[in-house]
Amino acid sequence: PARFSRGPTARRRRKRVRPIRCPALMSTSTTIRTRFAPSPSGHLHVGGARTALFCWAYARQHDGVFLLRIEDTDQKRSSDAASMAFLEDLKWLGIDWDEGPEFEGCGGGANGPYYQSQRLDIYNTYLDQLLESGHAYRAFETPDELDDARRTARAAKKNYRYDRAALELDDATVQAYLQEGREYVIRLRIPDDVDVVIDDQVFGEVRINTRELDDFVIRKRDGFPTYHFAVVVDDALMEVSHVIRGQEHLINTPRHVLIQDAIGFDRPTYAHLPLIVNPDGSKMSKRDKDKALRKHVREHNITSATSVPEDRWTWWLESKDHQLEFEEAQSLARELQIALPEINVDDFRQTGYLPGVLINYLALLGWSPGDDIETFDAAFLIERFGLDRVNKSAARFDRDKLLAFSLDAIQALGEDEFVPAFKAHVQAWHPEFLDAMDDGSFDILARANHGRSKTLESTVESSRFFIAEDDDIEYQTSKAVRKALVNGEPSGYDHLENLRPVLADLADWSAPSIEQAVEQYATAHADGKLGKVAQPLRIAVSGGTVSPAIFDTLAILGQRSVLRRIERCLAQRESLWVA
RNA sequence: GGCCCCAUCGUCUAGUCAGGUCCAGGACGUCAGGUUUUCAUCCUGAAAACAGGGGUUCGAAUCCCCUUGGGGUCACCA
Repeated sequence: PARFSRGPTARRRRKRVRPIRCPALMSTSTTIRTRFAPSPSGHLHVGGARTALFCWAYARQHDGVFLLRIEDTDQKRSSDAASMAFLEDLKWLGIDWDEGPEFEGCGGGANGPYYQSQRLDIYNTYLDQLLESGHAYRAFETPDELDDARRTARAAKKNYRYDRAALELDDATVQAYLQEGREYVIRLRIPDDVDVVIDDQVFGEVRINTRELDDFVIRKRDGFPTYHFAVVVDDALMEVSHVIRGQEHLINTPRHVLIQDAIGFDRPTYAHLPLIVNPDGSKMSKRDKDKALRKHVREHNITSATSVPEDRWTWWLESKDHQLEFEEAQSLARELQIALPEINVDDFRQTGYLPGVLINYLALLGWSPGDDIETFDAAFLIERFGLDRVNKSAARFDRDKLLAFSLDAIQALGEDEFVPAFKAHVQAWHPEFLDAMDDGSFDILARANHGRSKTLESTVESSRFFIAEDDDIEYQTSKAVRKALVNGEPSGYDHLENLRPVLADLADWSAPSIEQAVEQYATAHADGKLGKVAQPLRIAVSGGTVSPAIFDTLAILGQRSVLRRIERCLAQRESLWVA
């Protein structure tokens, strides 16, 4: 059967060129300006981190500007838990910003202020203009009234839309209400029955009819603008050319376009990013930590905790909407000895992931370079990133794959890079290691773990026995331990008995020297089988069957501790196996 | 429920826009071997997907329609 070849040139790797659809971009060579606009609610979560990463990479690729804006128009939220910890997180990831809040050499800029709460005058100017032109109007319904209306609609299985009652109010009535001091919101008057067409760089053309929308609120009764209004005004004034954000905003975009049209702003180019979800497909959010805690508490019938005051505890259990504060959750998790799911960038930092690993993995969630390259750095991302290669479907966050990336990255590090990185992590989160160990031992510990570390933190955890008191080592009684210690003739215990004086007489306590002595012993007394003596030694000093290479392990521990632990292990020879 | 969006191995994805190079490629995970003083690493190999149904076409993972499934959103939160 004939195949229709189009010749070798036509078969060349296809070019991914998409027509530029935004008219504004065709006319001039405006600089690319992207922005990341978080609300100040603590640490950056991975979804936000990826959005920031893509915005940043896109701006850097085009020698454009990446700016940061703080969306703090919710007075309730901003007042109690306002935290700018995400600035730290961005920095740690290596994401810098040209304009925005000033922090460690980043920020500043001529388009500020970059806090929305400081831009109220600006919003009010446009609000007045809209009121004046009839594009917006005051509405006096109370939140309770609206809630009732919504409930009624819901009960009747109808979709609620604001009924525009306030639009019917004549000027005199409005003036009278204002005189009385009635509180009001401002709503945008949207056009009837028109299709709003969004030309999204990722999702393509999205069309929504204004019948599906209603006259939404653009200024709240507290005088603050709603998100929709502030975002549009700021993006326009800050000359943002590309709005790159999460998919949850795709459906908001028609509202934004309507505001732009009412004021007369140009449209930026829009690109919405697919969601990042949990392995089970549920939305990945900060609430997952709370959920994990609740689940544990319920399953184990825990009725109180010392780390959470009783009134807080009761309040927390009252409703799923009552969330523990970040610190409370952390300390409760510590108390209950459960690991909270990593959600925030800072969680991954604490777990000992390298920032480059997180960047690399996150970049692959919803985007790929198109060939089989999976391991890359930020420079590669900046070079290759493109909105046209962003996927449309939600991506599940797979910790196993992240872990594999982490292992690869750690292995790829030179020892002269790994040791200081590990040391910095230990210093930050587990300084007790540095107190308990001299520099030489710590250095051997780091090197001995280099090739087998999945994360910096996992290495710390598996290294606990190194800094334990000699007399605190607990010996496991698993099958594997029994086999290594008890079985055989001579048994592991016998070998330990014989090896103790050999090690005690060793003048040079270094790994090679220990190795020589033990190997000599193994050749003479264990048919040259190192495993016969290495395992008992390992158990004697660590309590279990897992450790770094045995000679490194012994060298790190030091002669005195090793001898002491062997003695203790032998002392328990009879008592340990009574059962 | 209305509206909007999405759909390739268990997972992340390549391939889809310009149909034939695809009995579908890579990675993680899984399984089976091997190396190793333990664990891990490392090496080799295997199983594993075009959601279903209709079209269009000489030819469909790729284009169209329907169904199904999943997600987003319906606040004076952002």
